[in-house]
Amino acid sequence: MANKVLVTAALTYANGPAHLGHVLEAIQTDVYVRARRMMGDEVIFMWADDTHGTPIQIRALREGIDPEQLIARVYDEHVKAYDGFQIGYDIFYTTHSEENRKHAAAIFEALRERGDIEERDVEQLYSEVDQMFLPDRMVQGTCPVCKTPDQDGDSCESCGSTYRPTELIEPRSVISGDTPVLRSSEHLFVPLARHEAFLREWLKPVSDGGTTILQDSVRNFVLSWVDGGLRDWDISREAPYFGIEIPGYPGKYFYVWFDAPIGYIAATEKWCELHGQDLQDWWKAPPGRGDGQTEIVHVIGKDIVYFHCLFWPAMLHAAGYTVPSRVQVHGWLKVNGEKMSKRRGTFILANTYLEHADPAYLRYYLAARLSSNQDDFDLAMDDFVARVNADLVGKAANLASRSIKFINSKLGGTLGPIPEDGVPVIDAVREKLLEVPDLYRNFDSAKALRLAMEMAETCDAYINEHAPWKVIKTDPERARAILTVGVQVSKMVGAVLQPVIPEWGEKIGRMLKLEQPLTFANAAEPLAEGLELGAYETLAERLQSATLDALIEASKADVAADRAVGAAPEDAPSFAYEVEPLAPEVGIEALGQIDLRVGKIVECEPVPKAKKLLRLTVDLGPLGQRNVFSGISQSYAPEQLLGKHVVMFANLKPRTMRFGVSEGMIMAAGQSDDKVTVIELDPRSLPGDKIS
RNA sequence: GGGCCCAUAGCUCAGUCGGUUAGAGCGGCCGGCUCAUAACCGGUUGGUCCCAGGUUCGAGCCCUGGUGGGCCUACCA
Repeated sequence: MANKVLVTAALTYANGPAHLGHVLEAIQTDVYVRARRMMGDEVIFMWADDTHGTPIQIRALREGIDPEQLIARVYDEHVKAYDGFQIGYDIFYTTHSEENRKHAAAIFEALRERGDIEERDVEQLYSEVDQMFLPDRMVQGTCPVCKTPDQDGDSCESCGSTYRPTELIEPRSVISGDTPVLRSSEHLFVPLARHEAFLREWLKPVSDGGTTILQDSVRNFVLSWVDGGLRDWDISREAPYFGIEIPGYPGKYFYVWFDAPIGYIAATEKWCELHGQDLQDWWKAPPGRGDGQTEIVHVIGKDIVYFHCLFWPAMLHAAGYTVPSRVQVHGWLKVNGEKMSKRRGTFILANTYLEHADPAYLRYYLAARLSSNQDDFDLAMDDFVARVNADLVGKAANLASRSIKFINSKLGGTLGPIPEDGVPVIDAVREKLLEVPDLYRNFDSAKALRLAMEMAETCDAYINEHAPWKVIKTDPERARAILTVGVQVSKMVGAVLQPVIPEWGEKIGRMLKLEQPLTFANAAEPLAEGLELGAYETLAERLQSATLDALIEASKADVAADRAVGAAPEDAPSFAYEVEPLAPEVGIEALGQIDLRVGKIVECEPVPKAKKLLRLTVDLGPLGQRNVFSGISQSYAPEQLLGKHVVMFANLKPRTMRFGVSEGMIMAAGQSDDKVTVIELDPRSLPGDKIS
């Protein structure tokens, strides 16, 4: 009987587009799901957007739209990205749904009936102007420890210290700038310590009679929290809060982390409704890996272990739902050795990748390096190229290519028998294939793919040794037999690659006229002698490093565009000021009308009786000198500008002013007249040179 | 401040219970082959196993202390 397996990737937070960090997790999860299906397990992949909470409100506020509009737009972006990467989820749902409301209420009610909900007053900052309690992220002020201004309400990015928003010096509302006051309100708490016994049981390793599979480091980590004493968990937030209102407590909402994981259940319920399945079989069955049991597997990043290994199992247990059988934790994605960060420009969006490169490359590279550890993953672009080309193209694709093309072009396209000296090759490869399911089951795709490459290598050596391109001249049937080994092995290699590159398996299936989709079990079945092969289909083409260069460039542009909208990513500083909204979009031809040149300031003097003008003489090299009046005297003393290379708007129609004729403009940035900064160029630039 | 995890060849990683001379793939270099997508084959290069102590007949592995990186947490640890 098939094992029931419910797999989830972490819900994607709906305050922005998916980036390669999300993709890493999605691919790891998808490979696992596809591999387990190839083992014959009954697997569903339940996924959703996480749509509630303060960061969503802030983002919507910044963009000037409703949270509902934001999450609807982001939902479409996420689905497009994940579909593009061929993530084979069964449903991608949302926590902003009736199902989520229902199950959040049910779990809350169950906790309440057990006496696991406590009411307690909490003092918090309240803004009279905004008429709301301000969550940590909505307050800024001066750090009480190091006195750095403009820090968030929970921690200081300058000195790294954490504190409560009430400790901030000169706190103010991010929304209105209003100074909030202290006010107390009633919050709801779950005393987690009451679930300590259950949690210890849940955390028990399989080797010790437990049922939960956790990486050792994760288990130790979680146990250290339990040993340290479990704190009460504040699960309520005051209105206005974008989330689910708590039944029986008007004006109070579930903290986003209460209802977020419930999205796994909501997604399952929706999927059950669409597919005539019973939710009970999935979320009300005993946990485990046997008949009539359900194995729930969560794939998450190491930042959210706390929620998935403490609160979540406790909530499920208390409310009578199926608890997780496995939580698989991965590390962060880094790019070229740096932590992925918009500020450093190594932030690659999923959809940007898809515009430049085939998802198969990234799927392969990530899978080829992902194992069951939770180390950070460094996406080094040169290694990416080398690995894909050496393994995927040079080994796996090459074996199928040389075998199938040879038979098709020179031997009439039909297979022969497996020759006697090919049997040990097939046996050796099959033996490796037998190890593969367990490797995938343990999230060790790196080793599975290593084996696939060894399989191809073994067979390649066999073909080289027997040189069918020579043998064919004297004994074509012998050549056919040798290459039949290559085709047979390509089938087995294809099975190992299929979870990672689904279309690889499909192409192998068409070329070898397979009647059933490839599985680990049927991959070793011998191909019939006399089988007529289909036309060769290219399995993988070489990855060019220029492709990735273009991707990096495009990502830099993404960041700039995102900044311009004022849409701060999670790791970017919040803005304590406003800028003018962007002008309407124009085509590139608009730039052609404006002629910008390098100018060198050779003279600079104040203008008597003018409030903010300086008179400049700007040298444009071969184009001669220009007289320019510029309104920057409140920000610059004349001598500060002398000799600087600046950006000159050179074909601006001369304008007669009260003090003389101005023959152009120099470019400067700034919010007000006394905070202007002139755009300075590298002094190596040549006066008169065109800027484009 | 406390805690947990990680560190082995230029890169990605194996390394079992402590057991001989620390391995593989990729890359680099030299040579060969040509059916195959600059692919493939043979040879070769390459290591202070992060550092310093300790235990031991013997340490990449065990213990202590440190360094670097990642993460969590904080007047309680």
